[in-house]
Amino acid sequence: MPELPEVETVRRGLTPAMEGAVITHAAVNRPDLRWPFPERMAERLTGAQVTQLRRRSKYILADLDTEETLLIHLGMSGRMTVSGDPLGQFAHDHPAHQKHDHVVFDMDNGARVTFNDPRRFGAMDLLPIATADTHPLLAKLGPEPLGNDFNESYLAARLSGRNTPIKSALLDQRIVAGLGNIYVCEALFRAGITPRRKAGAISEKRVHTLVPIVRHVLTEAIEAGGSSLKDFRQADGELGYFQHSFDVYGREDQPCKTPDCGGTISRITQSGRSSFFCPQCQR
DNA sequence: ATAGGCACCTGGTGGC
DNA sequence: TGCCACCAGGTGCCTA
Repeated sequence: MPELPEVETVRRGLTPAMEGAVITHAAVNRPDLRWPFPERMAERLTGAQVTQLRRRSKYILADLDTEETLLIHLGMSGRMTVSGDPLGQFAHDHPAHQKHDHVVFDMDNGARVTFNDPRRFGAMDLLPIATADTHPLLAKLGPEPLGNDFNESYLAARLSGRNTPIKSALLDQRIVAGLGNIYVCEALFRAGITPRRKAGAISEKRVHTLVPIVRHVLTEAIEAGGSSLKDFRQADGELGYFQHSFDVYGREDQPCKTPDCGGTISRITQSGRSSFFCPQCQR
C-alpha cells in the first residue's frame, strides 16, 4: 500500500494529534510485527512527548523528548488512524478495538492513534535520537526523490552501466528512496519509457526527463491525499483519491490515455511485481 | 558488486 | 457454501 505519498499523507494527518502531545498510554498487543518490538517498548514510550514527526522514505520517525526516536514502517497493509477529539472533550469517544490493531497510543490531548496491519509486514523500532542515518533500515537508503540530492546528474550516474530493467532500478531504495510499484509505473508512463528498458541503456536526455516527472507524480499524489487501493486511509479515515488519476496502474486491457495513441495497457511481471505500461507509447 | 527469486502474512476475488 | 489458485501498495536475505 503505502509508498512515499501515502506515508507523507499519514504523517501529515498524525501531526496535529501527536506533535507536542504526550503518550499517556501505549498498548502493545503482540510481541512483534515483521520483527520483534524493541525491549520494553510500551514502557519506553509511556510518558514521552513527541517533539517532531518526520518522514524518511517510507518511514515515519517520531522524535521523543526521551532522546529516542520511534521508527515506524507501514509495510504493505499498515494503517495509522486517529480517533477522538484532540481538544479532549470527547477523550473516551473511540471506536471499538478492531482485529489487527497491534499498537494503540493514547495521547494527553484526547487523541488515540491506532496502528493496524493485517499482514504484519510493518515494523517499529526505537533508536537513539539523531542516529537515524545509521539505523540499519535507513543507512543504505538513497536520496529523497523530492530533495535536492535527487537530480539529473545523480540519477544518470546511478543508472549508467546497470543491466537491470529501469523498473527494478527505480524500485531499488538505494538509488532513490520512497518510490514503490504504483509510482514507478506511473512515472515511466509519463516519461514514455518501457519498464523493460535496461537502466544503463536509456539516453542521458531521457534520464534527465525522469527526474522532474518523478517529482511531479509524487507531488500530485501527496496533494490528492495518496492513493486508496483496497483499504488505504488517511489518518482521519478519509480516502485518498490519486487512484482516479492513474494512467496505467491497474488498467490492464484498458485503452491508453494518451490522445490518439490507440494502445492498450499491458501487464507484465518483473521480479515478481506487476508492471503496467502502454507498449505503444512507452519505448 | 549485481541480479533474481523467495520469504514473511492475511485477506479479497473469481472460478468451479 | 466450500475450496483453491492467484493477487496485493514492501523489502530483507539468500543464492549464483
